[in-house]
Amino acid sequence: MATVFDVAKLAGVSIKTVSRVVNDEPTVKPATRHRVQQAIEKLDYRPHSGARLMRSSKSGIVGMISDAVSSAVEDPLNAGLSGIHIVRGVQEACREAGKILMIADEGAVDDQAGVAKLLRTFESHRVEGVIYAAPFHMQVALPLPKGLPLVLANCFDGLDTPCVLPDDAGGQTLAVGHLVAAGHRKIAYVGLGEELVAGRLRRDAFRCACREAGLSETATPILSGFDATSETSLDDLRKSLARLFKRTSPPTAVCFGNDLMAMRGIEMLERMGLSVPSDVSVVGYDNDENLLRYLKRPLTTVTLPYREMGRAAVDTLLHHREPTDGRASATSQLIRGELVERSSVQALTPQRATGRAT
Amino acid sequence: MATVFDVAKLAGVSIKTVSRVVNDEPTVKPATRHRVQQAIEKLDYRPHSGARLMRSSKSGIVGMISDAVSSAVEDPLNAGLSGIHIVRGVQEACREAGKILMIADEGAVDDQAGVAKLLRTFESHRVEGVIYAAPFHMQVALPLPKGLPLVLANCFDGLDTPCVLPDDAGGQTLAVGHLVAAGHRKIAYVGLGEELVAGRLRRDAFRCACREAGLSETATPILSGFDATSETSLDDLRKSLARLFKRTSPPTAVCFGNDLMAMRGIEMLERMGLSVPSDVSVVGYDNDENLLRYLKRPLTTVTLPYREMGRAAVDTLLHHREPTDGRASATSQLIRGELVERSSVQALTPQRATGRAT
DNA sequence: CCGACTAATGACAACATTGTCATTTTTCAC
DNA sequence: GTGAAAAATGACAATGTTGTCATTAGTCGG
Repeated sequence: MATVFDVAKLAGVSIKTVSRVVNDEPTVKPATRHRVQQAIEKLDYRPHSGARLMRSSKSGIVGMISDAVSSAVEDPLNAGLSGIHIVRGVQEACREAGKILMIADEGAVDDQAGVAKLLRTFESHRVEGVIYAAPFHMQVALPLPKGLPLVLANCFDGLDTPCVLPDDAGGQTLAVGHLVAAGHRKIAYVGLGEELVAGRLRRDAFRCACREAGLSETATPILSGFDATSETSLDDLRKSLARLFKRTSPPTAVCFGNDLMAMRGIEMLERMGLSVPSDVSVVGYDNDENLLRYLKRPLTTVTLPYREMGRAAVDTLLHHREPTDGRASATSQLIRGELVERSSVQALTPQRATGRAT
Repeated sequence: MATVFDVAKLAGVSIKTVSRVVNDEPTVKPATRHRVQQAIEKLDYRPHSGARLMRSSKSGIVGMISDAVSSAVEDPLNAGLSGIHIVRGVQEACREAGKILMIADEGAVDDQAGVAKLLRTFESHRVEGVIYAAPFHMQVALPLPKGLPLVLANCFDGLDTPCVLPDDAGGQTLAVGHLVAAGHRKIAYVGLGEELVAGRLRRDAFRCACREAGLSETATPILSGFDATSETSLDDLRKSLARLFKRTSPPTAVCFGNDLMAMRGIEMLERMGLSVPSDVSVVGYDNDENLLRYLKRPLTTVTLPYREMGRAAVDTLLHHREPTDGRASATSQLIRGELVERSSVQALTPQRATGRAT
């Protein structure tokens, strides 16, 4: 393949001038520039990124560790497309910043040794930074790269590693606010497992938002610990819902832990003779479009801002203020999802709000 | 960051010996090797891939152009996850071959100038080859890279560029064979648009397979040109199906052009009072798991071997026999999908096969 | 038309590694 | 213990680019 020397000879200039043309430096006469470009064209010259990297030590490459693709293929039911959306956000932001993205998808993102190996590869390629994306909001324990900026997306490590997280609390507050604004005073919460970060955050935010809205704890019962992908857990859910709606004063709305659970829950409610939203309003969480497109009744829900998180992660990585100030800066960045109003929530008229015959 | 010189000094050897240890060359005394490894460890040395590339001109990188991620996010309904599966196959094969994968997802894979630019970037990085993956079986017109092997996946260019394609004809033949084996003698084909490569191939294969099974053309009516994502086309489909099943001797089975159309078609058939599979057997195509998981009646279908295509593309790329023989070799490689038997096909008992009251 | 300044270009080193070939060390049969 | 062969190691060039600094060409006010 042609080199600067070949181009220089053909264009009748020095190699340095070729370099200048290639790098768009201003101090080249238009005529010279044109001659060099012609030569480049004719010789199909491509700058050698390796040689380039040696001098400038700016690779223009961003590394990313994610199991998005592998889990979308291997485990489509559970994993969903969250990771894909994060990857997309990262791609977009990299493109806008003129960076090349190198994705390492080894399937096993939770394997310390595996991640360490990937980081070593990235270090060899002198990437400008690494983004590590988790499939759902979680705490991770990663081997930290030595001389390489690392940003976590959808996860945190409890240390000072910068991270970008979904604002689960803010989102849940939005959901409660929406129901309260619609006149609901008796709202149940049917949540995820307590072992999930998102489960805990959303439940706490629900409780807090209800208290701030002046709703009593008895009017806002909290059921949690369900897993909508487990049959036994769904049985529990069915029983719990039945008990809940046999109360003398049943809730007029339910916040579900996520869209899948909302979908299952709605099926159960309808089988109990309740219709959504005329008898019960329902709000989900995640805005899992892939799931929602198959629902007959469009679900009001809160988005999980995966794409934005990906973008924010790149932004943090590339414009990261160097930790020169010494003190621990706010390394954790929350991205707020938004409420998507569809038709599973009905505004309560005053008399309906008072109570409803069983 | 540490270099070979630093490591050599610390270990008390020459830089060449360090290089030997790093590259796992056999002619290093175990004791020496150990000392060098200690030094590498202590200094956190990472070989500089750029410098390496300059000498060896083996980058170990494979480039891929695909809009899989962007279209999974931007257009999940139409695009589906086909591209993701191809990417996954490519990832797997690269990993097994010890290659690093660099994915360029610019969204606009059908833009000549855009692709040319991506190829230039890949050339700069001295990738060992490029895989171009299309979202569905189609013909493409790409700018050909000069000194770079290119393999097309899920598409072809009509020139000699090696490509890996789904065996649509073979798959459709499998589907017909399955129905015939189940005793069906009157099989309708409801196909995709004729402008689609897959549409033409599958339709022709259907016709051919029916003829070979000894079924008359009147017993195997072919309706095609439908698009299951268009409302107006779905109306046409509804009318066509109604006409088809008003015949005095209606089909006992239907081959649909893809799973989505099968899904829509089944809804229509059921609304016409026919049940699947007791009144009509149905076979789809694609094995779109993402779609099929929401179906009540598991659909018998033919897989589109995306993942295998990705793997095959890498294989072709890396082990490509150089075109030294001169003559045009078989550059097109068909990957056969398999029939997935679920419960939308019912074997016909002899008396049922004869005819069915309207 | 001159000097002083600026714009344009070039010569050469440096970057971190591996390939080539030379040199040193070790092994082993006698 | 010796010599020859084999194993281990090292010296040095070469790779393709950009940064530094020097040099040449061009511009402009007087």
